[in-house]
Amino acid sequence: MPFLFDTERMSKYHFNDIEAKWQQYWAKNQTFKAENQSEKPKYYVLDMFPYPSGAGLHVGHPLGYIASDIYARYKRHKGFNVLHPQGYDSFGLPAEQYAIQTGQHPRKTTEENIVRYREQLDKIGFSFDWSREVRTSDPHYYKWTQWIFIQLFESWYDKTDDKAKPIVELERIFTSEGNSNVNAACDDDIETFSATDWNAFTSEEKQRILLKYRLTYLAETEVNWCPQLGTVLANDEIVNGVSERGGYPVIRKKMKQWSMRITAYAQRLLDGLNNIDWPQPLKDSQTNWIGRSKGASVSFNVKDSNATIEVFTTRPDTIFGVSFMTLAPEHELVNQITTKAQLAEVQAYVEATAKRSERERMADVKTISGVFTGAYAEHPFTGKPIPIWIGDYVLAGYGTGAVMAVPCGDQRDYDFAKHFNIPIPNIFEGIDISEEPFEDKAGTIIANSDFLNGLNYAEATQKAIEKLEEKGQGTGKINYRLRDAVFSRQRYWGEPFPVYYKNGLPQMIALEHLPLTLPEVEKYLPTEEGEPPLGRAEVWAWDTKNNKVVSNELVSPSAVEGSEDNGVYPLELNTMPGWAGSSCYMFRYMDPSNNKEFADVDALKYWGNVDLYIGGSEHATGHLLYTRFWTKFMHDRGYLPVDEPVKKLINQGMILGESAFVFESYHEELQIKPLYFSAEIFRKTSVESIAFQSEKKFYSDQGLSEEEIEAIKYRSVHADVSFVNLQNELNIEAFKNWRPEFKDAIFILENGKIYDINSPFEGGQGDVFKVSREVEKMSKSKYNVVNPDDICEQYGADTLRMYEMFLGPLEQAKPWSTAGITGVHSFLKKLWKLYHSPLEGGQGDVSEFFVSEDPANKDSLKTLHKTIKKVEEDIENFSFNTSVSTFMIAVNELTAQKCNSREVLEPLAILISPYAPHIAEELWQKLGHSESIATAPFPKFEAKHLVESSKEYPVSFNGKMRFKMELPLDLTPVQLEEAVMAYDKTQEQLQGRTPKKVIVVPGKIINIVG
RNA sequence: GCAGAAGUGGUGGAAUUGGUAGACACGCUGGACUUAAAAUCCAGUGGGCAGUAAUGCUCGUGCGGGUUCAAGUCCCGCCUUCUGUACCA
Repeated sequence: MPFLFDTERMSKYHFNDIEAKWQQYWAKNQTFKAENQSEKPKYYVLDMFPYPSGAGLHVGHPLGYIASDIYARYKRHKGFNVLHPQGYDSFGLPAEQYAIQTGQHPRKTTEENIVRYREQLDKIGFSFDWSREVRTSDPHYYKWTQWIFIQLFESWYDKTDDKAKPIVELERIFTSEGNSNVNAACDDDIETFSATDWNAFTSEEKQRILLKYRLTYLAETEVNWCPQLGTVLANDEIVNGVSERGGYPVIRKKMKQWSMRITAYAQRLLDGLNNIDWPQPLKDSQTNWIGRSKGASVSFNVKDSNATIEVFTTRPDTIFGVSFMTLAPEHELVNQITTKAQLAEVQAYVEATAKRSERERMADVKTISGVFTGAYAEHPFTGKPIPIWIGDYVLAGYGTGAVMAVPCGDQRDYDFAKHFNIPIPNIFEGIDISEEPFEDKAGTIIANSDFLNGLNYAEATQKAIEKLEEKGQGTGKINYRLRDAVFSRQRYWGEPFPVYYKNGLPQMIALEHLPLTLPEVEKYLPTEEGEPPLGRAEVWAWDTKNNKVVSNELVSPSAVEGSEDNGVYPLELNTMPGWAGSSCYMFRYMDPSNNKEFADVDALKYWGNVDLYIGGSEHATGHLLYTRFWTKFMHDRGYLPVDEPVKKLINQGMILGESAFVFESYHEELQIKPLYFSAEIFRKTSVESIAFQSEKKFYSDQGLSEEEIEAIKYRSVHADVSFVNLQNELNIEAFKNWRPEFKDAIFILENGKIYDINSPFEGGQGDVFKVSREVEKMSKSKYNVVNPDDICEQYGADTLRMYEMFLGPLEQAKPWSTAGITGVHSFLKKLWKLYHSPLEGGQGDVSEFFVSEDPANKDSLKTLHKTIKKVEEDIENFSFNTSVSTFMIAVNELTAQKCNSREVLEPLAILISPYAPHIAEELWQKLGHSESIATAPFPKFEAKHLVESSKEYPVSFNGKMRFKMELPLDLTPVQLEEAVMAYDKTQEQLQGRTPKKVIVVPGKIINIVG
């Protein structure tokens, strides 16, 4: 009966059909394509673009995308020209590691993963402008990453004007006046030269000097080397002394590396934080990362030597408390100053420290170690000899790698002094330092300190710096913890540097010959000689005559043999790090297909900065710092009109998964480790039925009565640890097939016994597996990943979108649970029903679409306008969870009012469209519109519909609400008081007493104090 | 150690400037419809005490104080959890 079938299709909420229909419509009509010119005001909403991993999306990924999509759609309704692009951060380690294992080209896996990501994203109904998609691994894109690198190479930082400038200007200055007046951010080993000197230098000498000034430079630097990954890591890629990816140990090693002179921007990166609307915790972590500290630089002369030791201290006021100095074991002066007598001991210590990994060194902060060098420094004021030690509590990477130790005022110096019996002079008046140092800056007066006696911290600090400057042995200084960022990675799957080497000096490839595309290699591993994977490429040399990549065999042998130069030079073998491609991508979206320049000036001007950026807080000190750095640089050089990339930033909280594990023990040592299972394994039969059944048995065996067990039930079902009889739920054979690595496993049972998986299960008292559940990050290895596709399939994208918002505040971390999803889904069904006439007699189903043209009644208009007001406020405050409840209330009320008026239902569809766009489009079409709902104007709130003539006043006695009383709103406080006092319930409460005081807050509350 | 955020029913979470604590939803209990299940709909649901009942009283926002007519919200002192960071001189 086709007729009935049609009616059925028309009336029921077939979300799968509706969603597919509108997703196709949006794609076909390019509904969300943003134009670079418009009469409308602009608004730029951006998500942090994903790395397309092989695992696909889990329900945690879309959380931020949903929020930003709601905001983008809202802004379109509000009349803005919205830029809401999406792309892929598609260079990265996982694809490369997969390539190493399988030989599959990372490009191939990356592309496959992108296809999968796109499918998953499309199913959720995002309003992305896909015509602007970027991929960092696409040569058309990384051409511009290479170009930015070249701009950095061609720039230096003028500290006087506080901005980056072209390096040719610096050359001009050198030619005319040398470098003595140049105030630049540069390497610290530059000698002064005059214009005459400069002009006499060879071209190579000039290039070597310029390299020390460039914003990206090549230098021998101590780096974090991860042998297992075969690459260096940046500080923010190391967590707890091991690599962030993989958790491998990291050691320190000297290597020739490209670095970015981000330290030149330290102060501006700090200052800029005041002008952007970012979460305070995130600003705080950037502030800490930059780590500005104010103090002094002091130089100590080494006795019987012409060497001087530079130190940085935040406490120049304690200079008379110095009783020794400590150098980092890696300090360059160690070899020079160590006496013969101490040489063996010092060398042994230096070697031992070098062998220790970063992790080991961090792990035992408590152990105090060090060696005396035999050398002494001279105190700048007293001239007294100060023994020079080396110790690994001093870090080579911070300050100058040397400290003046003031044991009375610093815990570490104090501990060191105590340990090695070094004297601890006291320079604080009235402070006992026999047990512990005095680290408080304020709160005491300096003593035993010559000209500093009697001064407090601030005065002494100032005075000490003055005197040091007089003597020429020190100066006030601001030090930053921020280090220059190492920019080379020994990997294959990253941007190649547009660099070739002529006589060992780096040369840039001109823009018109870019992109320099990744060469093909057979294997993605480092070479046997320890070169990066690009060292395996056979065609990887630059022909400067024809400007193209040619075979390595053609490389000019001139450098080694002095034969004729044929103009072919080796190319750089390192690739750029992960953050290279993501540091300026937000601007490339503005004009993504431009092949002539990074982006059109007018487009850059029109879109300005990102108005709203949503992403995880884990990028606080990585991506978000680097992108600010590059933006400021690009701004300095005139390539960008703005000097901050992002105005407002929101960190979405992580969605966590619930993992479940039983306890497995090792055969040999009976050590316990958790073995993760899919939480679903334990859910198939409900926790209630199985878990509690076995638990019930457990308790009844303990002699508890039925009633007592019932009382426990609630607690135990929701407790973190519940007992699940695996035998009832899990087929052991099936399990062994699923996880063959556990075919001989031994498990710990709840009663402490052990169970060998290959022996028969007895099922005696307490013989149940102990299962623990924990809420943690979703991860494949913990079997707690929930896939959004399944949710879309079962409930639809609109439900997924609303439910993710309904879970709680956006910024908060929250566990994923499907428990509440039916509530949101049935809300959408109720919404659907509101636009359909009820079926005669039937309770659930609806018949045809039906809206009335009659004016809406007062109550319905009130509901509508209340909803408009609240939803608008909520979206503006990014409080998406509360607006979902507002919608629920509205639909519940309108259903109760039997409202079917277009006057209400049409604006309601627009209100809900940012959250549930598919159902909104469908209803909008049924309402008779031929255009998409996407740009329908947002309903206007009219206060007149909310005007009330009376209010149900809560009446409190001594602050406790006792009853409510309906009273007109236009009464004066005196009239209100009279009315309340005349009410018999009031008298009943007072029981004849006279109230001391009556507080009347019109429109709010009445409180009677008695 | 330092910095930041947060502690509210069985659960997720609401609560403008201090002004009805627990919105909305899940779960649970009971009921309607059904051969049955699912779906749907209706009612109830913070704890305790009293009452046949409507209802009333009382305790309740991590703990202890304070300010106020009135405190989840403000102030002081603790405790716990989470996140970030860590020999930074």
